[in-house]
Formats: sequence, structure tokens, C-alpha cells
Amino acid sequence: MDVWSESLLQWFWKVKRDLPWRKTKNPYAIWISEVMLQQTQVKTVIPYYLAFLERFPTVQSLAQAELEEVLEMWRGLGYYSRARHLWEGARFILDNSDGKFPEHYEGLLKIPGVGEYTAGAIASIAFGERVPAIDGNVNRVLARILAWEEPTGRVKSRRFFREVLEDCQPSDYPGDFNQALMELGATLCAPKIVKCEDCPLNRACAAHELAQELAFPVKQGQQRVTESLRLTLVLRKGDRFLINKRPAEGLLANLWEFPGEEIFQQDRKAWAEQTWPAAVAEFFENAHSVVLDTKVWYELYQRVIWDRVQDQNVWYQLEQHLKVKGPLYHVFSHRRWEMYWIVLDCSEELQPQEGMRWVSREELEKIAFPVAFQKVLIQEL
DNA sequence: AAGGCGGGGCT
DNA sequence: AGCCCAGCCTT
Repeated sequence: MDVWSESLLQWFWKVKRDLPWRKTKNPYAIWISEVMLQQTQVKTVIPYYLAFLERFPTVQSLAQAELEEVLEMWRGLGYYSRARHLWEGARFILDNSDGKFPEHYEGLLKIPGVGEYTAGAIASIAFGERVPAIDGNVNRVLARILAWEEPTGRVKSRRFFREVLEDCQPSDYPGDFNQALMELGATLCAPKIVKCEDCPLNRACAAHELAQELAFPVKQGQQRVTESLRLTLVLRKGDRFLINKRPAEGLLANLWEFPGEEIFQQDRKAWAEQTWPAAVAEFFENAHSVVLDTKVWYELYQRVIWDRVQDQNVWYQLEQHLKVKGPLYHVFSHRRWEMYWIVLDCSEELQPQEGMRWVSREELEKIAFPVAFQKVLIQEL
């Protein structure tokens, strides 16, 4: 339970819509409403819910009805297996527990047609059990709050979302908490329209921070291609180039590169404010002012090359004629580099720096030097 | 992991 | 007219 859960609950209690199934704690009625609400909008469900409960007010009455009659009440709602499951479920409850409604998540899960979501909704709303109820709304809200880069249907996403909710679901109002998340997804955090200014979680929301609310949740097969700037230093000393060994993990792990840094477009500004001096940060508002700024390249040089012997020489070269090459684009499966580079002529040998070496063009052909950097090399030969 | 299930809303 | 939405069950 954290401060956000509290804000969320307060918001929910203030704005929640007055819906028929919110007037009851009867697990049977909640069950009917939850099943009807699967893939079906609130507005459509209301008249069906009222008529259904009128005709079948109890588990017993539903279990004893003919399937034909249940289907008739369902006519027009769609997904008719839901109606059949409901009827089978009622019979299941009568057969297995003598008409007593299961009171816990695990028991509810055994009812035909009741999956993780519906079991969680009934358990938390009707019985106050502290279990999540993750439907499409909740998935969308969480994907945005976390700026989650994978489709919500993945096993990994589902496991992680459950962990997150385990941490913040309050034990005193678990049902209202679940409903609050769903209400948020239905009213303020809709698929195509967001009203972040009214959202109680806006300051905790990573997608909002990035101004990328609608980019989440990512869809299957629409794996995010992360756009980034790749700034590269081509240091030459005669016929030799300075190369650097990349980290053992991540993109192009353990391969060689021309030294430089990757700047993610998505969070360019936030990154700049944290990483670079404030005076430079303003230039990150626009990618092209970044790559054309002498100070940016000088900062980059100082960050990447530890040896300070040539600072003056480098600054002189940059100030006299900053010649930025590029853009040159390179596409990986999940990332796209917009590459810019500068060439610096080094008069003096740099102190050997861990992971870096001077190599000739012939040597470059024999080592693991990724295509992206070969493209740069070719332009310089 | 992917497909089928039915309507309604949005473009 | 055609795409998107999305729990549960089945394969």
C-alpha cells in the first residue's frame, strides 16, 4: 500500500458511476455482472443485467432453468458460450457445494467460465479478499504507468503486473481498489483518449512523463522499435582508428565499436537534464540542435575518452570546424539508430584505456566490427 | 502461444 | 465497410 493507492481510492469514491451491480455484495449478482461485462460495455450490459436478475434471482433459479431460456435472456449480448458457462456454473455450484457460493479465489476459479479475472473480481468485491482482478482496463493502466514495453498478454507481463499489484493493493479495500483501476481505464485512461489532467496517478505515470500515453500498451507484433541517436567519435592517428570494446551485455554485446554514446529519443530531455550540464540540456529539445552543437561533442569526448592530454587539441578542432557527418541510419530488430559522427585527428598517442585499442583498417576487417560502424568506416576511407 | 467466440464503437 | 476491443476455453 502506497500513497498512490490512497489517491486512487479517494478519486474512485468521489467520481464512481452509480451502477446496478455496485449496489450489492451478493456474489451471485456480481458474478452475473462480471461475466456480462466481459467484452461488453457497461451501457449495453445494464438492461440485460436487470432483466437477468429479475428472471433468475438466485443460483438455484438459474441452475434449475432450461439452457434455452438462459440463452434467450442473453440474446443480443454476443459470446453465447458465456451464457452456457453461467448456466453450467450454477449447476456446478449446486452439485459441488450444495448451493453455497465459493468464497475464495481458488474455489471461484473452478467454476466453468470463471477465469483469473472474474475469480479475482468476485473474490475482492464480494468477499473482500486481497487478490487482483486484471482486465483490459487494468492492463492498459498498468502498461502506461510503467511504460511497459511488452504486450500485456505475455507471461512475463502478467507475472510482473501481479507482483506490482501485490505490492500496492490495500488490504482494507481490495475490491474498491480493483474497481478504481478499472474505472480509471474506462473513464480517464481509455484506449484512444486520455485525460491525464484529471488522473490521480498522473505524477506516478511513466508514459505521461514521456508524453507517450497512447504508445502503451504495445501490441503483439508491434514490438516497439526504439529510436535513438547514436553519436560517434572517429579518432584517427595516421592510418589507424581508435576502437572500443562494448559491454558484455545488451545491444551488440562484446563487439567492437567506434567510441560514442547512444541517446534515446524517447527520453532525450530527461536524460539530458540528468546527465549533461544544464546549459547543454536545452539543446536536447531538438535532435538536430544536439548534433550540431560543439559543446555536446566536446562533452561527449570528455565522457568517453579518459585521457585529458589532447583536450586542447580536440577543443581547437571542434571550434575551428565542427564537421558533423550523417545522418546514417541503421536498423536493428528492435532499435533504430540515427547515427552522426565527427572525425578527430589525434597528434599524440592516447594513454591506453581499458577496452580501447588503435587498429589499422586491415585489422578492422578481422575483428567483430558491426555493420553499423562499418558503414561509418566506409565513408571515411 | 495462438485462434475462436459476437456484438458495439470508432475511423 | 473494415478494424479494434478482450476473458475464457481449447488446441
